[in-house]
This record gives sequence, structure tokens and C-alpha cells, in this order.
Amino acid sequence: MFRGVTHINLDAKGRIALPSRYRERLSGICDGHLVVTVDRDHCLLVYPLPEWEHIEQKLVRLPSLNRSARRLQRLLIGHATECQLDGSGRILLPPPLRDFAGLVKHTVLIGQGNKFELWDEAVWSQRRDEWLVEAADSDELPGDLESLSL
Amino acid sequence: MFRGVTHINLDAKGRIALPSRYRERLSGICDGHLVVTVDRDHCLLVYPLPEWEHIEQKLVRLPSLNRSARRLQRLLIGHATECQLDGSGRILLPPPLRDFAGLVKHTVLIGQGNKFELWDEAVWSQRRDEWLVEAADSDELPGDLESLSL
DNA sequence: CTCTAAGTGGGGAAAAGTGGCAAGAAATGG
DNA sequence: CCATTTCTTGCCACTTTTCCCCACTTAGAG
Repeated sequence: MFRGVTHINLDAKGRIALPSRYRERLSGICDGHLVVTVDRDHCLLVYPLPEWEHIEQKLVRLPSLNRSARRLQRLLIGHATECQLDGSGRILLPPPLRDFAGLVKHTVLIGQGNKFELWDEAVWSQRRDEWLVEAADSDELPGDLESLSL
Repeated sequence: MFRGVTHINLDAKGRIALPSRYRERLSGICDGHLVVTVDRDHCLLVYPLPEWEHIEQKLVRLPSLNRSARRLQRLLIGHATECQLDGSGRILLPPPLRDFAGLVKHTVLIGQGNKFELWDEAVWSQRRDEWLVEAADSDELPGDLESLSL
């Protein structure tokens, strides 16, 4: 399970160095093979390759003529790019993905269980503040969430 | 599985150079024989020949008297054009297909599992942004998608 | 305070992408 | 039927990007 927030700087070539505490596990799980794709909230998702392949299988089995299915396939598989950790534990983010998430220099990497999320730092803190406000306002939660005990 | 976005420029003769990371696999699967056809969303579909033949078989078996079936056959089989990778890993797109998808110079190649999609870059990013908004709005997804966990 | 390890930046070699040129084939007109 | 022109296709060279390696800086631990 990946957890926690880490501030990372993109270098001039668009590379990010993953925090060292994850590196050993990533070498073990996927030999440094990662897949980066997009998320609806204009951030990037980073999966270990085997984890991603599992999701991809579910996606490709969806019916091709269904509009929502096509949309999801195009967004997720369409943007999924395989990246390899280099000798210094860094990955190079392809320009299209960098542009999509508006990443310039200051970014944050968020551990999210089986994957990471990568945000522009300013966007992240702004969105987080919005969520806090929204969450405080709305007490009505959908089904399963009602019974959730933290 | 093909995945990921790549920006490619059409040259003055209407050729596109496929990204090198796919070339070896394409040589293996289909010896450089590709089939290009159209999609309902005004982009082009690029299949390795064996993969296309498989799809074509399914299409010709559809009931000929069904209007939507005829329509699909005319669109897909009717526009399917065989293209061969040249020595530099490029394919020449026939002018009718280029026109159909409105390809001028800046294009994007999208990996979609067993095939590629080829879009005009401007059209692609516009459509993608629309999908992101729609996807955020519509939570009603067909069966399997509901339970999809990314 | 020092030593170590991680994060960051940069330089250089190699490879990929892109545009142009030229030779060959096809088509058209004389 | 031959000659000229146009279009096509393969090849080559230049430019840009990518990848690998090394060095410097900063933070943290001993």
C-alpha cells in the first residue's frame, strides 16, 4: 500500500525522482516498470505495470459500441504510457501528459493504495481546500458511505 | 497491448512515422502490414492485418438485411485500406482517409489495446476535454462499469 | 560536526523524428 | 510508340528528444 504526500520537483527535462522509500518495493513488484495515465480531475495516475494490466483487462472487455465505455477506454488506455525508472530512480513524463496535468515544476505525489496520484502543487492544495468545505456542507452520503466507520 | 499518446507530424506527402517503441512488435505480429479505416467519431483506426481480418470476419457475418449492420459494414470494410510500413517505419495515408479525419499536419496516435486511433491533434484535445466533463456529470454507467475499481 | 544518502541539475552520446532530395514508375500528350 | 512530365517511394541528412551518467547541494543521522 502506498500512502502519504511527497513534494517533488520536475527537472528541466520533465523528470521526477520517486521517493526512495518506494523504490525497493517498486523494483520488486514491477522491476521499475510503471504506467502513467490521466484522471478526470486533471492529475496523473501512476501504477506499477502489473497493477495497471489488471485494470486494462477490465477496460478492454467493455463493449466497444457503448459510448461511456469508449470514452473511458480512450481516456485511460489512450493516455496510458509506460515509463521505466532510470538509474537514479526517476521517470520521464511524456510532454502530452505533463501538459494535461499542467505540471511545470512544483508537484506533489500522493500515495493512493495501489497507485499514486501526481498533481501540480498549487492545484492540489486548492482542490483539497475545496473538498474540505464541500464535505463539511454535505452530510448526505451515498449508500455504502453512510455506514463507514473511521 | 498498444497504449499511450504520441504526437506525430504528417509530412508533406501524407506519411506518418510510427513511434519506434511499436515497430519491433508490428514487424513481429504482421510484418509491417497494417489496415487503416475510419471511425464514427471522425478519426482513423489502424489495425495490424491479422487483427483486422478477425474483425472483418465478424462484420461480414452480421445480417445483411439489418440497416445498422449494413451501415457498419460500408463504413468499416468500405474504407479499410492496407498500408505497408516502409524502411523508415512510416505508412502512407491515402488522401481520402486523410480528408475524412481532417488530418493536416499535427496529429496524435492513441494506443487502444489491439489497435491505434489517429486524430487531428486539435480535435483530439477538444473531444477529450468534452469527455472529461461528460464523464464527471454522468454517473450512470452501464452494468460492469459501476463496479469498476481503478 | 561529520558522514551518508537522497534530491536535483546538467552535460554528452545515442537514437528517433522530420523534412528534403533524387531515382524510378506511371501516366499523358504529341 | 516514344518522349516528357508528374507522382510516388525509398533513401539520406539534419534537428530534436531521450537516456544515461556524473556532480553538487541539502537534509538527516550518528
